[in-house]
Amino acid sequence: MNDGEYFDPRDQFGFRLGRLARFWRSRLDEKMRPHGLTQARWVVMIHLRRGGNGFKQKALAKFVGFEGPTLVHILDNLEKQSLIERRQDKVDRRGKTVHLTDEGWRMIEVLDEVVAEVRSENLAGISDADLAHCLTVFENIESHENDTTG
Amino acid sequence: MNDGEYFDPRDQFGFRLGRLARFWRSRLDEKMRPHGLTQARWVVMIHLRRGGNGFKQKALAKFVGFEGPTLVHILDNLEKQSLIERRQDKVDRRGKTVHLTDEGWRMIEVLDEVVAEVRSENLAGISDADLAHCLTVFENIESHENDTTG
DNA sequence: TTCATATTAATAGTATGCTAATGATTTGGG
DNA sequence: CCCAAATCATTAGCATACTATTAATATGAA
Repeated sequence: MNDGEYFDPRDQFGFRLGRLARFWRSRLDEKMRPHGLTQARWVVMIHLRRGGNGFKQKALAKFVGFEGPTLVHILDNLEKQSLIERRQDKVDRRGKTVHLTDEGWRMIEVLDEVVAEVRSENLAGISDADLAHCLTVFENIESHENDTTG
Repeated sequence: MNDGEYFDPRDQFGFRLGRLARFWRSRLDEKMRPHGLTQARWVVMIHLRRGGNGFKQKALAKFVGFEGPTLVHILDNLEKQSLIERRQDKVDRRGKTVHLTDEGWRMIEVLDEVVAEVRSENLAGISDADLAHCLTVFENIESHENDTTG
């Protein structure tokens, strides 16, 4: 494969990004399966915890980076598992707010350990500086969103 | 949001990786939609071109980084579009080999331009060195695959 | 006030991506 | 040869993830 061929990092980046994301998710899903959870559901729960309970769905979707209909699915599943609940917004009857249940809070603590384990495995031997560098690059790429001036 | 809070890059990495991958795909899918294609299908075609036609499905799946059943879906779609064809392997009757059609070859050249455009937009202002650094980190993470010794 | 416009969550429909199981075939040990 | 085990592609079934559309409600200009 590597017989003198030259690989342009610009050519490789998109594919390698996608492949690593699949790898990461599959590792996380594998460890979360015994708890009946997945990466996507956990990410939503984590953002509820971080951002304070009672997000409106729209705001939560934006915070997590999902489109509305994707979040609807995830919330449906989390609600079936009694980990979150939707409440009618008091002010705007179109809106619903999302809340972790007691069971949800307990689950999230269990998952903290699972996630920490996966992280330490996946990131073994990689420095904080390297990761911070990556995050800076990620941020730069995302900042090009809808920038049609160039 | 950023009121003195400290963000550990190790905590952020997984989520940010996934979010960027979704962003990248959505940009690519958007530009490919007029041609009736998607990132996943294009990735398969690109690997057929790069690796030489006539891959067995199993080998192609491994090369691209998909599981078998995922590749089956993608190939079904590409075959419906007459961009690839499956042929019975002459040696092993269990296996099938995958080939780009003439139409496939033409399409891939069109897509080259689309992809180049998306890449240059997404990666504007980011140096080769930064990207290469990211790719090295990606490689290190993937190399931890199934490493249960630590 | 009223009606066009916008916004919110949900639904419909499709594609990607996975694990588990299946059917056909090959391989390898006895 | 024969049969158990492995391998290849597929199917079944599910969970993400998207765009386009819809129903209910809110908003804002005339």
